[in-house]
Amino acid sequence: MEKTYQPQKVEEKIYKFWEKGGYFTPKIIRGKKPFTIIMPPPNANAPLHVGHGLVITLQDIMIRRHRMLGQPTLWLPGADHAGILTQVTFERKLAEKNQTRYDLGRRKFFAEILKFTLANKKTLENQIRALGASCDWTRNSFTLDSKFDKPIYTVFKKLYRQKLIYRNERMVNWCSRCQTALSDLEVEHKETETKLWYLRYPLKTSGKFIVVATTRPETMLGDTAVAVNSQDKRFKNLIGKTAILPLMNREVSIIADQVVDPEFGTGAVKVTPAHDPVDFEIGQKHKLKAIRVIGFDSKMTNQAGQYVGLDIKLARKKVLADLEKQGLLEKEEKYSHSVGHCERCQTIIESLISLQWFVKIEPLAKQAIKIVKDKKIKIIPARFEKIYFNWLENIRDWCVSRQLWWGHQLPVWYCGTQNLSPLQKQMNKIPTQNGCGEIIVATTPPKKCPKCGQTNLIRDPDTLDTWFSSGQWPFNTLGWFQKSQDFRYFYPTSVMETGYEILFFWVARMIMLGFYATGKIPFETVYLHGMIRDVFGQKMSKSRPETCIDPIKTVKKYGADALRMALVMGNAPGTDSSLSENKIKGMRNFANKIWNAARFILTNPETKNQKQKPKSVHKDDRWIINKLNKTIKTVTKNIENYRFDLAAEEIYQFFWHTFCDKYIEMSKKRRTETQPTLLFVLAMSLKLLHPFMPFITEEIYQKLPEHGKALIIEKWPR
RNA sequence: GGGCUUGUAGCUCAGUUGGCCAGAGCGCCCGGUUUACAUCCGGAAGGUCAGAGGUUCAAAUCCUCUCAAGCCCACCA
Repeated sequence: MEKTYQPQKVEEKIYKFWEKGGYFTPKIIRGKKPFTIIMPPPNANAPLHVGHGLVITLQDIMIRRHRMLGQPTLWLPGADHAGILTQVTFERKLAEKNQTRYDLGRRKFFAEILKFTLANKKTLENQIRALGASCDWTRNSFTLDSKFDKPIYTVFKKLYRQKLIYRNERMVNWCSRCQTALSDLEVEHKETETKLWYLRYPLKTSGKFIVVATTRPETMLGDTAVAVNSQDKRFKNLIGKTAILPLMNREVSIIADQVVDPEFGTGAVKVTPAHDPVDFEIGQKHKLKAIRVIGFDSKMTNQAGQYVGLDIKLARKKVLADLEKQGLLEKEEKYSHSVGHCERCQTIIESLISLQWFVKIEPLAKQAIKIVKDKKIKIIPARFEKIYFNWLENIRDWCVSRQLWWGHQLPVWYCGTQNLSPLQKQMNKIPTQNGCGEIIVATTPPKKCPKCGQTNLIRDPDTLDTWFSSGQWPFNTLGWFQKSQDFRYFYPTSVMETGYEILFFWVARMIMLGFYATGKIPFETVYLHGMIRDVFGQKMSKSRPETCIDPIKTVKKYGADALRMALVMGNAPGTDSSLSENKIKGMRNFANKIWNAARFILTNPETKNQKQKPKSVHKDDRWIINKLNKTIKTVTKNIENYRFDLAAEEIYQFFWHTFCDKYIEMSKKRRTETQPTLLFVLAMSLKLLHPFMPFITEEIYQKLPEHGKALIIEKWPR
């Protein structure tokens, strides 16, 4: 044995040994309860970051331990096409060449992203291997595998038939950069310093004004009312009167509505039903016209009169200047409020009216609440249950259509183009075509219109929100639709281990869609981990390479075992933790410690060929065995309680400071006599350590004088 | 506006239902070429447990308030 442990010489060899041995593929044994984790598929648009390292580590700990308990254990790997994120990533690459998706056209654009994604996916898979993940590659899946199309469309169709999916013209979040609608979750609200402008709207009958306060003066061009609170005495006799909208010279009526807060601004609010969610609802209630003055390109439309073609910022400047000229700008105040930004590209979100597909979410949400309330699914740490309930209780319908090209196209066909929105026609260059107007939702392309027989049907060009399909990941990867043996045996899965930041995006949707589609919960336990931060407690970012830890470089330098141990130590469930190179070094030293303890025990010439059972009569021997047993208990308990951090710490302490520092030192005086105990404690320690540090433990295990086929399938100590 | 989390040694964190002089790793300082390991060993220093008040025989741990840091949700014109 070498003087120091060299993971570079060991890890690849050991991984091949496991993979060749078929240890990652479970044998289905009827009557035996399996343990299953579906790996959250990493996004196939970039290499792994250190957060993935944590995912792999935590899941592999659970998986390896359950395998050692003798359960049929499945860990199913995969990769995610990651809809909007990948499209944005790829569009940035195109932008470097001064190209847009429209230059390539839909078909070519899709093909190019697919090429890019599949290449990345290959890299990802090798990186997952490098981290030691004992996942079953024979079941490896990709979200865009064609075998998933039909199941996903089947769920869509079922929802549509039960009126849980509908198409409507509503206010949506619009990203003018991505050129798509977004769900509420995809909008990031950021506190922004801006101004509150007070605008005077002249009254029709008197020479007076009604003053409204706004952060979006340019939208005034689309105002169709002024609203006040019905209880507000100041405006009592103005309700029902008419004001003249400046610049546009349009008559707008003064209406009363409870949503208006008399305390805010002047107590009077301009109403722009086409460009503000609250105003949209006021507009619906009061049957106001919605005049669209801002287009999908975030430029003023021809409804904006002389301001047509200006972008929002410029229009704002000009509107304010023009109002000022007419003495209609009363004042401006500094004001700070939160403004929505696109989660993926940080563009400011516009609220626009658009024809989109929505999931009627309330019935699904209620079921999802019940499941957790009834303890059918347990969320760890428990405090996230509250957060989960709160979100589901206040949920609004989910916009699932995207005007993207990368993803699952909607399984919807139209007879005639009259069903397409002008936007859809324009974006996809679809020529006008007549038809009877039938809407067909089908899992495979229909040959003809069932109503009028027309054969030339037009498919809805939109794609599904990526989370609509990934919400179906647990049951689709197991072959629910094909009624496969895997599905019958491994579903519901055991644990869903993922980051708390996707509790709403993903976990809640998996629970809703999983139960809706299969009638069963998708998993029994949700374990949420926190974010890995750098030494300064900042989010790691490639823009700060000094503190940003690349998992793969780290594996090459210090070994996967060291990285895994550094990631799991001090990482409490649901809590952010920090990682530094120093910590990894410390764990590399620990690996070396294990190596050298083994070297001491296994290469002693005095004890060669000696075969003895441990007698444990000497007090030192009894002492270490006693300590070992305590450690086994604590480590087991902590793993069962999902406190992998404490389990790791326990075994670290035991091995280094109890076994090495104390017992091995004591044993030197009675070297021959202690050999059986040394071997025994070493072997047991390797088993306890294996889920955390699989490579070095397997390597040493193979050097033990007596050993089974592989440590990976050894029995967990009791 | 609603909610959540965190605040313990220079740094990263343990401290599970309140109970042994408050712990570990890293760092720092002192001493060690003990043939498993200098990626090591032995030893030392270092804390008003954010602050204030309360409950208790007993509080880092429970309650109230304050301060600080961070996060999430929300139709804050």
